[in-house]
Amino acid sequence: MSKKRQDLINHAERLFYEYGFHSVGLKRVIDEANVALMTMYNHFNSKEELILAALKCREERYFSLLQEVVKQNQDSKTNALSLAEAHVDWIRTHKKGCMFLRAKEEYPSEESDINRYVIAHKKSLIAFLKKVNFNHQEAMRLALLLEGATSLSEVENVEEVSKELLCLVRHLF
Amino acid sequence: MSKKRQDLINHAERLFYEYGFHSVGLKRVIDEANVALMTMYNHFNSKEELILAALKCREERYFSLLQEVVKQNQDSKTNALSLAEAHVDWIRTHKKGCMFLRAKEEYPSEESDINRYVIAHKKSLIAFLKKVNFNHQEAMRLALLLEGATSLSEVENVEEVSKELLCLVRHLF
DNA sequence: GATAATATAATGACCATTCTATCTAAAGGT
DNA sequence: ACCTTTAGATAGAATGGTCATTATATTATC
Repeated sequence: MSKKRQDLINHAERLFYEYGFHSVGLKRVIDEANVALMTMYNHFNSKEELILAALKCREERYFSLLQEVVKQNQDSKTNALSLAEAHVDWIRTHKKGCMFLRAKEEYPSEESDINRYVIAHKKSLIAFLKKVNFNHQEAMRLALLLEGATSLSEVENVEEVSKELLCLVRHLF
Repeated sequence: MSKKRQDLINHAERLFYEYGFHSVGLKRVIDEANVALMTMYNHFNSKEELILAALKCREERYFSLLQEVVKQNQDSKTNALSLAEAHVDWIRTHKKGCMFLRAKEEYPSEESDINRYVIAHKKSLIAFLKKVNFNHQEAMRLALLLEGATSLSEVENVEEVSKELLCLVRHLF
């Protein structure tokens, strides 16, 4: 993969998450990535495609984080706790909510590729949880707790929120 | 209060929630509210002030909803369940996340009045819960569950999410 | 006659996207 | 080593649109 392309994706992911998708212009992205405008349009056909690439990149990183901590042949409680701890590690450095939901909110049209991608991403998360021993209700329950921790960390102390999340998972699984 | 002013606030709240703050221009708001541009600037000094007024209006409606269902001298479990049910009623018609967090995400500068208002709003929610018998940990816990239900309802069936929320509250309080 | 609301247009800034033309650098063949 | 081809990257400007905000001047309404 081209270095310029990866630079664009990395800076796009950072800037869009920090300031929002409509607030950040392409000029800002290419300036911080040290890439010419035409180079960007050489790699991506539009701003929306760049956003999609940034989301894809983020999705891989997040799912890798979760994948690493789940072990086969482990009871539900242990896996749930490991996943919650991994998620806590994630939100410690990502206190501005879920980038995927934010993308869906800024591109609410059901025709939008971005909107569709976000829905697929969340379905993937549920599917991943089901592949790791959880039944449907447990998967939804854990997803609800993780999303709640993500949102609450936007306004409350993230360490306190994390402790509460882990406490909840211990009680419930 | 002026009818035109209230029309502006109502349509602003609806449009900003549906499509996002930066995506919706003032032209769209005043057209749908049937108000002239200068009338809008007569009532509000800027777009950000209109947004603040819309958030204030929404906050009052949401807190009224919660206020109505909590009764004094009731045990924690009953109050927690009533609040969760009230919140479920809310998200049934508001499946695009928390408008306050979305505002904070689109106006991330800590100098922004909008950002400050959202933080104050969430502090108010916690404070409200504490005034209704909940200790600090219970308030944080309930807030986490409510935020989780709000987020998850953006991508999963809201009735299913609601059932799970109520189930969780029954287990935990 | 005062107050509120209107329509219209101007301002200046920013936006995504496209076009043009130049430049660099590596690759391949002789 | 030298030349040529090719692809990728560059700068800069143009297009056409939208945006928030301000100014001006006119119309209702009470």
